[in-house]
Amino acid sequence: MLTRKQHELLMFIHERIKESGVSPSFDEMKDALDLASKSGIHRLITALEERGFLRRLPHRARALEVVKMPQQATPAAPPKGRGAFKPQLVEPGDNVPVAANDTRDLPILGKIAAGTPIEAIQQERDRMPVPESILGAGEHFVLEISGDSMINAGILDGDFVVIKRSDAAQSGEIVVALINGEEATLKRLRKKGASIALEAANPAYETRIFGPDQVAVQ
Amino acid sequence: MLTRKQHELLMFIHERIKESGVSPSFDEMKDALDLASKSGIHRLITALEERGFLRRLPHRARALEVVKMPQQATPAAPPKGRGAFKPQLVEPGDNVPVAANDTRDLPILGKIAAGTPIEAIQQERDRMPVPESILGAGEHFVLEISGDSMINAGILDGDFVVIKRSDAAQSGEIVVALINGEEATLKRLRKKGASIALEAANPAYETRIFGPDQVAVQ
DNA sequence: ATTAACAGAGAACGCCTAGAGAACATCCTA
DNA sequence: TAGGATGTTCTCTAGGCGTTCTCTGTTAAT
Repeated sequence: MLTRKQHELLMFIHERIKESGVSPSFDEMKDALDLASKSGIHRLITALEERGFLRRLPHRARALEVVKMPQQATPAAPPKGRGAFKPQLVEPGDNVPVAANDTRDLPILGKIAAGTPIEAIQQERDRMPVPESILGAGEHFVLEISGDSMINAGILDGDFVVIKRSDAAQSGEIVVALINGEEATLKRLRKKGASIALEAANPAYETRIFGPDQVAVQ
Repeated sequence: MLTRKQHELLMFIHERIKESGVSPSFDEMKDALDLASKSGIHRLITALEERGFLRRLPHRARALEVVKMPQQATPAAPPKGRGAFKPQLVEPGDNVPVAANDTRDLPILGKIAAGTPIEAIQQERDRMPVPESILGAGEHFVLEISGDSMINAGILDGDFVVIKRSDAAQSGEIVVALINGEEATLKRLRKKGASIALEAANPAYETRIFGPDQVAVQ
């Protein structure tokens, strides 16, 4: 499925993400593969993406995600960082074409939106089966979305999102944030110096900025 | 099922991929099988692909993938009736078929967008498990979305959509429409009298109106 | 609001390798 | 002995990859 170079690059990216949690930049990759220019890297990335091994956010720096590894080579743990963390849509189906037949029953903890008190999302309301293939390691749960504040990220009113429980997040990731200990909301996280911005994916909503101790990531 | 040579080649490819993660080139295979020319390999590969053991990206170097391995121990006649043998990525030791739990493996038939020729979405490219819970009765398949014309319906570029095969649709439903027998596209359907409007869920795209015989719902 | 620095996108050129496929010769088994 | 599996030779075209340059989008600094 892969050529030597493609394989080499994929391994390098995978290593880097595993070690540092961040995908390497084009320049770093070009050095690693001993090339003189980034554009060769660009081509390799495109090929890897075409073959379904990588996923990339266009025009975003270091926005690579290893989707699968070559057959039985290194069954390494699923990628950390922005990859496994992104909430995935269940509705029209938004996940990765990896073959695996297992499902896990995840608890649906409730609805979430700006203003929802945290207590409302604590207890199990129902369960739904989710294919293992869209889950990484770790503990996951499901929330139903209320409101349209993330509409431009493809998250609509009534959708169910699969969320991985974690206590750290990187800038740019979509997180469930707990504000001042009471208000739970799903927003995109941006760190600006010491403060934290929570921005909605809908121009009708404003970005709100908080001090570092006001926000807790779930 | 396989001839001696085909079996030999399949084993070799499998070995190579397992060891190096890179599939061998035609030249390497020809050396391994002690042939004088690549074109014999070409024929064998084609045969293996036909029989469903290999998957290949046409016109791409080293783009081979072993889809399944021959079942060694079948002293009696191989069971024929199990046509739905799932091609799955073969993990090291695991070769367990029969996933009788609550997912169904649906074929991914390709990408779809305005302008995609229908031929491009005819053959199975991969499979993905989908929980029964989001499927109804009937035949389903999966398409990958290319383009952002349905962005306001929560269907983004790169998403996978689960589609139920049907030949009738109601106004307001989102359908895969075949226009003039060649162009396949995912749009919201509106019937206006005798004519049919296909509207995108993105203000940047125009609604197109067709006569009733120009559009076929898939 | 501008600007500067950086990263990614991608066109273009050239070289070499790789895959596709036609044509024809064996060889073996039903 | 016919047809299928194989071997072989050759040709044609496209892909893979290294390189240089240019352009554009993102982000942080002024």
